[in-house]
Amino acid sequence: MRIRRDKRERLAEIGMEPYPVGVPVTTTIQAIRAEHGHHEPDHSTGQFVGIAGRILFSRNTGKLCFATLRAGDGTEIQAMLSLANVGEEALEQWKELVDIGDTVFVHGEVITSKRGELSVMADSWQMASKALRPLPVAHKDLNEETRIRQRYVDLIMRPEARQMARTRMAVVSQLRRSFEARDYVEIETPMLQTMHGGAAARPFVTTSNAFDIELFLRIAPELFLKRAVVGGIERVFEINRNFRNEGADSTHSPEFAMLEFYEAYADYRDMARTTRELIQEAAVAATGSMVVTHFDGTQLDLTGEWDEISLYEATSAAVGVELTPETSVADLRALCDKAGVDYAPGWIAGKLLEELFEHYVIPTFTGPTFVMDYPLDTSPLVREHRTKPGRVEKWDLYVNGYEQATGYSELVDPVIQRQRLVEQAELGAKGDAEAMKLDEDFLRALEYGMPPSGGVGVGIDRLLMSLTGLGIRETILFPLVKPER
RNA sequence: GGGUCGCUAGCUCAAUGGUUAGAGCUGCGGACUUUUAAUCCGUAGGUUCCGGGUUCGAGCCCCGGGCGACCCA
Repeated sequence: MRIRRDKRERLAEIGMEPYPVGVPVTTTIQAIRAEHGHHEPDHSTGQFVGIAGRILFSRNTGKLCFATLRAGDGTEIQAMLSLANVGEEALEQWKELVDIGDTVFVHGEVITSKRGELSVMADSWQMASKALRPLPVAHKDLNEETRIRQRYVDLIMRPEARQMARTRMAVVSQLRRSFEARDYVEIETPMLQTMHGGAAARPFVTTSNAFDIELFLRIAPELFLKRAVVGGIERVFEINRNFRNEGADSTHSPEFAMLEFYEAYADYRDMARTTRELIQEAAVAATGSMVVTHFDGTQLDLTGEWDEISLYEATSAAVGVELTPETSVADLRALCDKAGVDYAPGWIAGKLLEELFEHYVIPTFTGPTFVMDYPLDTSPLVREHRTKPGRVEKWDLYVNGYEQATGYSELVDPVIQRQRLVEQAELGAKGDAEAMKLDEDFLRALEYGMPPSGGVGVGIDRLLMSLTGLGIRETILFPLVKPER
């Protein structure tokens, strides 16, 4: 650092700005590669360009220097500085003052070297931005903590990190196009809420000084999007951040991006089809194919129709006993004991069944799978199944072994919805911190009449995990980390 | 919340409780006009995450704390 600081001073002494307001670039490295990527070795194009890039490698010989320059899009080109072309002074200054990590400007002719490397043979050079800190060694992976804490360094060093930022945009913009093509309206609903709802999770709590009230960061936008449907926005979606005051691991982050969408006159099967199409369209936009190749080479096939299984039937088959909504808590506990599945004393039947399902059935999934028809008691916002009592019209979509999306035929009957939320409030009174609260304004909205509707939530970060094979802390550019020291 | 593992030079990693904590790359000085992680010669670089303890002696053992990873809940 100290030495590089001195070099910064030296640059000013010789009349070269270490941080100029701009440099006269005439083209991009990518454009040069596209136009001249095919030449034979030792070829001169006669074309003169000005380019800028960060130095990744440099190889200095006595009278000829080489440097690998990279642009922000990851494309690279070699810069060559020879005594004959830049003169003694400029060459000496280059060798003295330029380090790996600096961003430099080079003007010169596009050529290929004797070894065939596409290069710019400089006639002049200029500092574009002096790096005071050295880059890490390029040939070894940075440890994960540094990659996350200093993502800027990770982005410089690792193509996957750069690609992720672009993949996220490709996915999100394709989702918006897909919704636009289906006549959906995008809206934004409150992040700061006076009452949290729409999911089972603990919220972050804050206070409004002006109103002198407690506010919650939203755990889901669901109840507001439904208010919008009541109001006549019959196809509505939102892509935005949710916050849940829970632990972080390879599939959970305290703040995460969520897509929710609702469609009047659709049911959960319609929504499953739309969800599949949206994800397939996003996969093509992000990776070029519905058969997605991860960075580690494994493939995920998203083509065609996806598997669909029944929660109760699949779990029954796995445990060898017919399970129904009437199966007792005692029987389910016995099955959990037998399987070595731990459970808490207060867990209701539906929760125990879902644990058994996760233990036995999820590991058997081979591709994207819709799991159909969940227990009524764990799903307070879903309508009861039209033909299967004790169950609700809900699916969860699993990809790569984790929950990727969930879809409902929405509960729109205000009287039943009130009963369900009252039951939740009673669970909350018993100490379940994740139980839902009774949102009177939401119930009032339902009382004006909400059309029969389907609704879906899709985790955007998890969708990116599916499409890249990377962990959630790679899909989020700047994930929450505990402060250093 | 529980368990396991890790934290040593700018980076990636070594180092039976025992001499002055090492190596590669990076850096610095020198040589070199076609290199691709250039090469060759020389050289510098340390609060071993923090705080206690045991010991003649601690990077290593013990206790507490911090940060992270993985597994489990």
